[in-house]
Amino acid sequence: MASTPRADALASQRIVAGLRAQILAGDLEPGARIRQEDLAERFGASRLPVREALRLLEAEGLVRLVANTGAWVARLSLTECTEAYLIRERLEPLLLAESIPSLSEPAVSELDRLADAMEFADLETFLVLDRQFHMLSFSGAASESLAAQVRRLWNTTQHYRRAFAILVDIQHSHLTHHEHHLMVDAISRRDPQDAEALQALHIRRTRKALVEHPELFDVA
Amino acid sequence: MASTPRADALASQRIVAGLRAQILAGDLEPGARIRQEDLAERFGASRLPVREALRLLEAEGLVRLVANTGAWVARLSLTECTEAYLIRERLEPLLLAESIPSLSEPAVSELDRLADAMEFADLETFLVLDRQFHMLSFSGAASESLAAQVRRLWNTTQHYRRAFAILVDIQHSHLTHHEHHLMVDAISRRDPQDAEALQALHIRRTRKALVEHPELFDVA
DNA sequence: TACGACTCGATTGGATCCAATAACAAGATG
DNA sequence: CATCTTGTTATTGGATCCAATCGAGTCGTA
Repeated sequence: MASTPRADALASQRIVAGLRAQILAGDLEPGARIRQEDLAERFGASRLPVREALRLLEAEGLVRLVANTGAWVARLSLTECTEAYLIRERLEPLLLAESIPSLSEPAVSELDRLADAMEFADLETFLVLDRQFHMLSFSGAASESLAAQVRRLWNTTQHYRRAFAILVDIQHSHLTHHEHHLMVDAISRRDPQDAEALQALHIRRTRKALVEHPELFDVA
Repeated sequence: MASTPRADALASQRIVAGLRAQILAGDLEPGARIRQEDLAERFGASRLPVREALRLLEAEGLVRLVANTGAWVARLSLTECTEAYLIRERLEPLLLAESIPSLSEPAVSELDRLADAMEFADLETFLVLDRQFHMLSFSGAASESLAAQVRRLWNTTQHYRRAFAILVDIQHSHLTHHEHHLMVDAISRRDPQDAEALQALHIRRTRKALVEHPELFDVA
């Protein structure tokens, strides 16, 4: 069997995945310098696939490249982050509405469980569960490119979402959990309209809160 | 002056721009094979920047890559094209609304002129003017990543928009021109709500018409 | 002392060469 | 005669080497 052309057979794909994971995990903060040779050594490859990987991650918005100079983990301004949230506010309701009719009952139960679990999780666990919750809620949608675009937006804003979560002690801010529970209800009732409205509200409220903390975007 | 790190100083960027232009112009149709060596020779470079360029264009959605096998101009299914239009239906109204307050009066006049000119243009000219019209209507917006995303969506669907325009003889279908004139009116009145509604209508109507012609997506 | 030019080092960009993979075709065998 | 196998060839993926560019540090001068 097999012979499915494994994507990670290509060195550049392995490096893209690895570096992306490091950035999302917070090991590499925005502004951190990335040297091609370091990456090459770390992944046991030459600099050639590293260069391709960096170009790809730049297209994803996770890396900033300057010709003949170098690469850095991408930094977002408050304006750019707000822009990402405005886009999410339009796209995620669409994706959720498409997903709802196809979500299995077990999936809905799992959403309910995740919404509960998030209330008593520590910060890093909360961030993981929150992402799981929303991605699972989208998982019924067949629109692959829309889903990919939404994932990209989550990725590019990941660092600032973490910083914001720490700042406002988000696990203990009840509003977020209220919204999650209401979304589970709308989804379990298979009501795309309510779900869309809640999803938009969820993102919009966070965006407005974010604007109240411009210090998150100060360069260190 | 200068010293602005010219993007096209990099060979890969030159190749990306050149190949993209060829695909958008229709010189290369979806499904056409792309050989690295041909491109390298055509652009007077080695295969190395060609490979990077192909990876980038794959990220843009214009090229389809298969590991160890080759590259083809990306082909869209009716479903994928519909998906692109659904995304545009959400994003372009947002972009237009942001743009409107910043559009200069001369720009609005130019929009009016373009809407007129389109009515008496041949097909290829229509396609060019139509793109100019909409991009100009977005030009007041500062959201660069949103604008880039919209441009990507236009690019990936370009071939099918041309094929559709030929099929329905779009220069002579009055509905399109009516919508354009109504949009110019809403913009000149600086009415973001009406403009958003019209922009969404414009895209939605085209999407529904597209579904009536699945033969556009048959593999030759 | 402060500013500017210059040199040196480090890092990236590009070209050539080699290895690996996959498609294609011819031949053998049931 | 069809089908599977095998060998050949063309094309892509990767590594090493060389050139170009940018940044930092130093020296000189106003």
